[in-house]
Amino acid sequence: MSDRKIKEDYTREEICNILRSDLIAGKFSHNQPLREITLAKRFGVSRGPIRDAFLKLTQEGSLVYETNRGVRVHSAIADDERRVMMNMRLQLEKYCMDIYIDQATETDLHQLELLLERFKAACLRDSLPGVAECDLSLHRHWVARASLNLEPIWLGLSVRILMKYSRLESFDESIEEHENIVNAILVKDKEGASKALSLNII
Amino acid sequence: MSDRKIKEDYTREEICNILRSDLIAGKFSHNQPLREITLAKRFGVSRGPIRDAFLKLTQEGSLVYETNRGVRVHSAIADDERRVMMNMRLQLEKYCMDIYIDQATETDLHQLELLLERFKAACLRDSLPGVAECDLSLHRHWVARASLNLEPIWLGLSVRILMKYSRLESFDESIEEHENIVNAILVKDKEGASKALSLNII
DNA sequence: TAAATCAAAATTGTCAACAATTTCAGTTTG
DNA sequence: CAAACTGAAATTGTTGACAATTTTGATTTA
Repeated sequence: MSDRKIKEDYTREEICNILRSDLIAGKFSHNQPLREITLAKRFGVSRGPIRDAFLKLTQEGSLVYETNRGVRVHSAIADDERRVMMNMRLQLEKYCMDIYIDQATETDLHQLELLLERFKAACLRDSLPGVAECDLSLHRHWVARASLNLEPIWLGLSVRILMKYSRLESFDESIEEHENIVNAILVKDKEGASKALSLNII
Repeated sequence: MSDRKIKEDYTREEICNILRSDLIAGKFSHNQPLREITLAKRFGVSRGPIRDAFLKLTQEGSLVYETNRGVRVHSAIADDERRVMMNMRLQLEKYCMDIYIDQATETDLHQLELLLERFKAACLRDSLPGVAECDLSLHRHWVARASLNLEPIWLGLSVRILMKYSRLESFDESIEEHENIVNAILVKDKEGASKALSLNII
């Protein structure tokens, strides 16, 4: 009832999302340890929710956990590994894209356009954390709608891939690539969407 | 110093592994909720470590989490999804197999033979939880040695796949398939290992 | 009888305190 | 001087208590 929620109280889910986009944006350096107490203070919660977030991010692969020694930022993946992960991700997203195009409701498609707009805005603002987050949200949209089972696997792949290369991308190209994907979806062109995806997920 | 560890104290890692193999073995039914307190009593720990294990298994995809409502066993995956996951898993394991064959030390290979023996023994004992766990350990061996980065992704795929089909396998066939894989590895036959893998991961 | 209501029970979410372990600086020892 | 030792500080691991939420089951009401 009371709407005095001006001062937000972070849930572990929100904390996890914020840390993930920080990680993707490269706000922490590789192998840097993250301390429970430090982040607990930053978010104004106790260590419990922070530990929860650490566990989740560890499982996703952006953090490394060692017993009694806490977590640290994962070191960069090798080019070979990246190639394998890219292939897996592409395979997965193509499968989801087909299903999404068949099943997407009007509401879904409206949501899709909204996410594309947000992505473009972030690119123009040139803020890396924002771009990374919006890119993830956009792709996540069609993956999650198509298969809740594949979503966590997709997330693990994408986060690790983005962590390595997010610093290098040209935003202009990226906007065009994503517009092509979304346009193909809107006219239900499976073939076109698949090709546009292949170009975007190198 | 004192070695009176007859009565084991479970770590969250051990709890997680035990629950995982229970899940794969189908000890819980789909959509069945798992209660923190129940399992805390079973393992003789407080709710904290159980929550940790739940979070990890949720991220791996074998449990589903809902806010304020706890976790429940994930429903079975569809055949289509299974096919995609199988392809991804195969792609991943083939990549790891190549690296493993190049890099494996004498100790590694000895460990490999040991894991194969354990797997065969479990098959002959005909205990499903044991077979599932040994199967997972064997494959995990070459994946983990080849790439710590790919391991969590591989685990998520494998658990979900095994959860659906572990009830149907013929153990005799399975033994032969795994022997073929290991033998190819031991003579450093990449081609052969890859083919044997393809036959095992349908 | 069937739907709505409400209190009690069960369950999850969060926290602060304490135990166990690791890290680090200073000291000793060869 | 370098290596080994030692104790204090920092950090993670676990627990029990309490708050918030959901579920359950009995009672009321139309």
